[in-house]
Amino acid sequence: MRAHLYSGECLVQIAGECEITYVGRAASMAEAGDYLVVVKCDGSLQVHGPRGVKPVNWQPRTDELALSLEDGRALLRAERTSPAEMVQVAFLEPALVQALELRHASGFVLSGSEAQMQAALARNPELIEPGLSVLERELLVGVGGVDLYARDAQGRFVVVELKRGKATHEAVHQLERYVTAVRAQVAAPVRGILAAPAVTAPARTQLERLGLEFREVTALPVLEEEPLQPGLF
Amino acid sequence: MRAHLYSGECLVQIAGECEITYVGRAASMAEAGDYLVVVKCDGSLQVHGPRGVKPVNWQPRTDELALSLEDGRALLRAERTSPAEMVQVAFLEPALVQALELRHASGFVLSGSEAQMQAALARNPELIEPGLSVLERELLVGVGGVDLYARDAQGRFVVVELKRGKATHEAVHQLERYVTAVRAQVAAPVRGILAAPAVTAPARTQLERLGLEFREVTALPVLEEEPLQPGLF
DNA sequence: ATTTCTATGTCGGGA
DNA sequence: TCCCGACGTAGAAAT
Repeated sequence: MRAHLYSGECLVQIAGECEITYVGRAASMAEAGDYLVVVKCDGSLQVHGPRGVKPVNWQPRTDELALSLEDGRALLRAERTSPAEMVQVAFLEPALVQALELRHASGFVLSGSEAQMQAALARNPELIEPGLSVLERELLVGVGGVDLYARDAQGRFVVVELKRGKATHEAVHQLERYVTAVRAQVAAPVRGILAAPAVTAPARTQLERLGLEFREVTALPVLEEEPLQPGLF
Repeated sequence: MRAHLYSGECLVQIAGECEITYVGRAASMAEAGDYLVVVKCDGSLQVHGPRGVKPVNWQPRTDELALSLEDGRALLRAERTSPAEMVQVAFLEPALVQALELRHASGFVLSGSEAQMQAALARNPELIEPGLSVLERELLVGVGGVDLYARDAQGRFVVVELKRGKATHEAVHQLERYVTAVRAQVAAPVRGILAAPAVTAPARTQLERLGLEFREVTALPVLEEEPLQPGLF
């Protein structure tokens, strides 16, 4: 088991009764209970309780992983520096210990991400508005980047902020920041457009108050074959 | 196995070669590879690859969980409505199938949360600034709530935004929103203080630009007994 | 059900 | 390394 833990080739699982302690960015203590502990070959550790996707305790990256015996109980300790954090699992009554080899983990494709949406709209800006032509993607302005920087049919500059899900007031704030930054640099009218499949009511109100615009763009979370024409997802 | 899946009393694991499809807020496809699939008794599902804490695919809540046979391959399908999402796992070569009973998952205590920090600072506001007295916690102002609403030694109103970790420009924005909202309601000077253990450089710049303040407050994520002296974590 | 906020968020990319 | 922003964020609390 120890060999498997350190080999870097296996996923190791231990299930059973344990106590878990965490100290780091916060601190936590789980009293004795049944948990499933998973240590992956990259050293990441997660301790799962009976409910939910989120582990009870975890360690995304370990700089040091140590398995020891103390008072006849197995102690698993996963530490990392930066931030300094430690998760320790004390096994009171391990019910199951096993190692799995997850050999080939192959191609994973996600479609419908904001990056893809951005690429698609950069190629088809008329989906946002007829006559729009894109000047820049990810234009750096102060802190953060403008998703799309464009010019409309009347030659006015347009800042487009993109959201793949329902846009909230945070998105409006982001758009406003960028529009302000751009206006400070160019002495010409600058429009701001929030492009998303939907927008929350407060966000819409705020948009109107700020003189910004909303355009509904429908993200297409569809798994398509590789298109003949390169591009388009 | 099917019985365990539907019994609602076990955590079911299946490891082996599979293909995973997800369609919902986005869409994804994982080619055949080795994965560990975990279905908890609350219906949550997660598919783990060889690396990282985060699953490759997941479903936090399932309204419908179906196990079927198709072309001689087992198909596990987890669906939920609102948002409409579906994860489907096709098992090509299951290497391991097992059910675990995670009986008692007992007391879990986390310390160092923002809520605790807020409670501690509400009891000891002088940790933020001498002469400060707290008027309200979680004061509702428009949308969202002011962490601490206080009055300083000179009688000025103070809006305090709290962060348990390093404060970013988002925290500054939040503070700014609240200060603006409060200023719109009271016709008196209103100060804004961002209280956190640290602040990023851009956030500090932005604070100064907006005439807001930063106070270092050190969170102590230590598991302690209930202190005799009330207050101070 | 919708909106907002916290989180030990995690993760990846860029300066 | 720090900083920033996206994420199918998840999950909880309040409306």
